[in-house]
Amino acid sequence: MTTRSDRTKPRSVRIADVAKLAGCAPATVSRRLNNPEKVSGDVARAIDRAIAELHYVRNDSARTLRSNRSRLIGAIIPTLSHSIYAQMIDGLQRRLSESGFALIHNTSGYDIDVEYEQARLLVERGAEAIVLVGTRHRSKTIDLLNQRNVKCVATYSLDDRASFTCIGFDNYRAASLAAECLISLGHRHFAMLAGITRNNDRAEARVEGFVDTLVEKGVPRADIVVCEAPYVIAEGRSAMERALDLDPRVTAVFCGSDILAVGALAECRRRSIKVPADVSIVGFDNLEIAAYTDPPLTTIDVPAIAMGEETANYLIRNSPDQSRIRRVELQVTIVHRGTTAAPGDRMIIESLAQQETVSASP
Amino acid sequence: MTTRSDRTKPRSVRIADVAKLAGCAPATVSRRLNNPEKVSGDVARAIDRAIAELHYVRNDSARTLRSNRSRLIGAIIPTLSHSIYAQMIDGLQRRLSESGFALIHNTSGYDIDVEYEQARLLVERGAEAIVLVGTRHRSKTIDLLNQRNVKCVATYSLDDRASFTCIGFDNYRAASLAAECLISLGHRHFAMLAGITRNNDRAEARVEGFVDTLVEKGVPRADIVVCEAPYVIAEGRSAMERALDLDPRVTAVFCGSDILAVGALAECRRRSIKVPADVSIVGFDNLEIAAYTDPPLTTIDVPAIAMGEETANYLIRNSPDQSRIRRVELQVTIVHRGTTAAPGDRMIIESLAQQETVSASP
DNA sequence: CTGTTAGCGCCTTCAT
DNA sequence: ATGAAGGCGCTAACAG
Repeated sequence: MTTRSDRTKPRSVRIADVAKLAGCAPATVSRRLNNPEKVSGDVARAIDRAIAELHYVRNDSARTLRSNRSRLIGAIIPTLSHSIYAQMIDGLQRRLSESGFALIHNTSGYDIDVEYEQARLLVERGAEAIVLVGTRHRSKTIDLLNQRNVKCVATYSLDDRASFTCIGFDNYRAASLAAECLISLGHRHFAMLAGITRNNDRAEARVEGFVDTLVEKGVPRADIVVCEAPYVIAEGRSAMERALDLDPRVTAVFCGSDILAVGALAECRRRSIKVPADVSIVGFDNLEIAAYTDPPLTTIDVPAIAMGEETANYLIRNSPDQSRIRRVELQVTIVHRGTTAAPGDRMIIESLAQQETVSASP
Repeated sequence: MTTRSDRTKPRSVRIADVAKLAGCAPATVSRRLNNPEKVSGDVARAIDRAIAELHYVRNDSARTLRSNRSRLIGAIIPTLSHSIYAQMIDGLQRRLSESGFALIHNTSGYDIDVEYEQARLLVERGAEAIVLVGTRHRSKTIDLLNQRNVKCVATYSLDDRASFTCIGFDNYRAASLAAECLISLGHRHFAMLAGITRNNDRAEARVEGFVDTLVEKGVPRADIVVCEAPYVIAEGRSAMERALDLDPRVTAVFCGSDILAVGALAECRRRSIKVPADVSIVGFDNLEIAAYTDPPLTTIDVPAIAMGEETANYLIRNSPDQSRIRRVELQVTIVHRGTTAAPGDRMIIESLAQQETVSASP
């Protein structure tokens, strides 16, 4: 009951097969596929029937080769294991596929040299555009893209001087929000648990935004301790340990990610430090878990899914057209929950004691 | 300084251009690219230099069209916003790209009709294999893949009778582990917060494994309440509410996902139910957060990244060869942490009181 | 080891 | 509105 063709390579059904069965020319089938309304009723119906009968599936390589349009978008992100990036990719992919675009993605592990290689591969695959994270990239990566006429979109950041489109938010300003919140609560001694800033403009901007804002408000630079840590809960906890050991007066902690904040909370629990009575904590990202920590985490909300969707919109609209550089700023907001409060009396007293000790020693 | 070609479509550099500059035939360049060792030193060097000089980037559509090998793998998962799937995709993509394969993925939102459409698209794109989640699929999806000679791998589940390769774990057995743990601790009244079981064999198998095991151990079916909820923390919390209202005697709760367990913990906190003194909770997935809830969550560890890597290994090895069906079982283990203990005295008393009430009423 | 030739399946003029 | 013809860039098969 099965013919030899089951065992050998089953010659795929081509547009010509459909045309033959439908009694028309291949070109007409192609038209039906690409400009449905350009084929009149009778022929159109015959073609549709033939397609269904033969289970015709179009060969995208041939289409891409001939038309020079791949409908393929590439994305290179640091890692997918980070919910915030997964969300962006999720939004991007969903919106893209609604318009017939496919998404192909790679992870760079925060390494911009790896990123360059991935970009090469994606260009080779025919990606019409590449979505990147952040604005810090090897210049040869950008050159490659420009030279090949591949559009490039940077997300999660904004850079006025960038030679590519940015769809993101103001990390500096977002960190300012956290600083303002904490200082207006009356805190005087701060720590920041930052992500690794090397080659990471988002992490860096957040540190700058936090520190600059505090300093502007009159906080001595010496009263701000900054510890860097990879975005891993365990690392957040140990960064919190370091910060507290470095300056026990700290009553306000800003974390570059909710992941780090969860670690910070764990460390507070271990040391029986009460949050927010003894120490206030502000996170970043507004992950799902942020509303369910104990107490619930005050954090900066980042519209990750919307960012993916906006990026898709831009790519779809702008698709084969002129590729002028644009800048889309998404808004971040601070979500006040349970980890922030005015510094407690106990800590104020301890803090004063510490200050006296410190100023007495040199 | 710029020629007209900057404004118009920049004719891409082809293999022929490289060949001309290197002083050899196009086929030789192709060989150098695909079987580097098949080209002798002098020519090879000339080719490499020409490639670098011209910034040649190979056109993958043409390659795929001609060679009938796309080196493209498709994956269709329920959602990326779920860390467990994101991890699998992450592992899959990393391992695949090490071998020159690209991954293209879509999300189905747990809808197997959407899944079929995605599969069509991926086949059209030339995917050599499709990675699916679970074993419950439209038969036309599988037919499409078989007929087109596209390999198909189901992950997260195992099915002996499946007509495709399974690389996953035994969900039924995993749930048994949880049941055994809880019953051996002395619990008598159980709840399960399950994922939505409709069209989801994993969620279903977990319910069956949990309930069957308890019943085998002599627990009356009436002492097991099962509530379904989407994998969202807030839903986990409200499912916990329902479960507790349905049967206040419950002292042991098994959750089909750590996400639901976090919700359950939140609800316990709200009701001042002590975990694990009053109620024990077992999760599923062993997400990063599981080790940092308060108390840390006892849970079933699922090797999501390893599953992605194993899938990639299978696809790479088996690539153009025979596509015989295989079955790779990964091991799950229970990770004992702080949310499980023997039922506390207080609850035992309450529970007995309840039981008397119940048995007295009918 | 290298060159020559042909054609993968499709889309896109151009002609009707 | 439809048909005919050519070629996108590459690699496989065959010579040499």
